[in-house]
Amino acid sequence: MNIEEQVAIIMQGTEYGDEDVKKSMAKELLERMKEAEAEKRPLRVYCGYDPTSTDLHLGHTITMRKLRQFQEFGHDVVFLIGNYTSLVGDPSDKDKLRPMLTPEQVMENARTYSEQAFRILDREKTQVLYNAEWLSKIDFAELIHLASNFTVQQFINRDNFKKRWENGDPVYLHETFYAIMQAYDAHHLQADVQIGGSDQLFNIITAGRKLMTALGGKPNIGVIVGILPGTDGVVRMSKSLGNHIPINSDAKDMFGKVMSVPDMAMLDYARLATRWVPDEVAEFANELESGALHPRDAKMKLGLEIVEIFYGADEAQKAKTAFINVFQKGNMPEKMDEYVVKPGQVLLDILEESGLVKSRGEGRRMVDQNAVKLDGEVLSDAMEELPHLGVLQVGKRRFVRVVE
RNA sequence: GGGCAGGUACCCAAGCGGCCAAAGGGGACUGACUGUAAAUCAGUUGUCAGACGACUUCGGGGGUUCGAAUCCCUCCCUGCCCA
Repeated sequence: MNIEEQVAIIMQGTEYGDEDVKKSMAKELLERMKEAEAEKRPLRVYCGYDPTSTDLHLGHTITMRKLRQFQEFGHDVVFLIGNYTSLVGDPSDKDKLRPMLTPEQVMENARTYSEQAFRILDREKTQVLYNAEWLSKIDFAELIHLASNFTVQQFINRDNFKKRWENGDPVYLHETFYAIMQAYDAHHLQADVQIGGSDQLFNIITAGRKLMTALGGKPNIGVIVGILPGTDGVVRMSKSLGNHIPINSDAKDMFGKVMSVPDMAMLDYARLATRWVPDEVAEFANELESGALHPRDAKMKLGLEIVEIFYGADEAQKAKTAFINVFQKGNMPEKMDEYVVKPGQVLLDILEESGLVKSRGEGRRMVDQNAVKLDGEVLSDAMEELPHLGVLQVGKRRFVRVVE
């Protein structure tokens, strides 16, 4: 594959919010790749991840996929864990202050991060680093020097700060350190390329490039990818919003979650969360547009691909079959938790103790709403014992097999 | 340091002595319809209690009152203006 083709693959799904920036980054990337080839050195590519929670989700995998692509093209990849930056909390993707985490929380979260990441990245070719290693050593004099490269105006003009400013919400001084810290990471790593979501535009392009230049190096090239919407199809995927697809979910669950994504978000998923090359994505879009592919089947194709990335073709196929079986045909899932009834327990007790509902109040409500079924038959009295053993179901997707 | 405006359930936001478990919206959940999509319609959304009712909740603590989210004191937190 020639370098032009490589660049095309890398640039798929990128979003700079400005065509000129995109063009110039693509051009710079091309030049840098050629330069590296001439010098027979690999590029140094990195992406930082703040361990703000224990689960990585599909949204995180977009940048990982980019890292992976670079690995496949023979470049060096740093998987940077922002254990120091997350002490501040990146204000970029929120219109609110992010809670500061304690070092203990951060390390706890970081522990499983890289392991999950290797589902996508090539372990052999990945260097895992923690930015506390260098950031914790910066003293105040250095910070002053770093900060003197930026103006307050640059920061308050950022959308997220501006919005809060206008709403009368607090913007804390320490939040402005985040961009400086990230920029310093890029400098310290002598990165050729930095990958990030479009919320990272300021941190990577504005702050990073400026600081790297100011400190006498070459600026990194930003590969800015689009933001994957969550299962609600609108807002960015995030665990705290509850619209995420964890990469630790099992194959069936993952498939189901992809199916629950609204149609309008399908193309985003195709572009960002699959391994498809630009031509394949274009074909998918065409089939969808022309109606050659039923939206439901399109989404299944998407689900199949995404699950396959993490679990392989067999498991993906099984997940799809199970999905069709349970949800399309309305059958029971093959595997479910079991609950052992105790003598004298009425329906409400069982619902609560088996964890099908969160409180007895909710249990009553579910029964009132005809949401509780035993082997497909609606149960309407919460205070009766079960007429027989069987599969107890609440709503569409909560099942427990009641046994003795 | 001074003045002013605020802190209400998952989020936004009304309420400003009893009729407040607290309007409205969002979100979430359930049902109908479907492609476990979206949209739409109907309902639910503190805990316990088979319906009566009880209990906990309106930044923290203390007080006034028969009775407080609502009044008073105090502390903490935020924004704006002034210094």
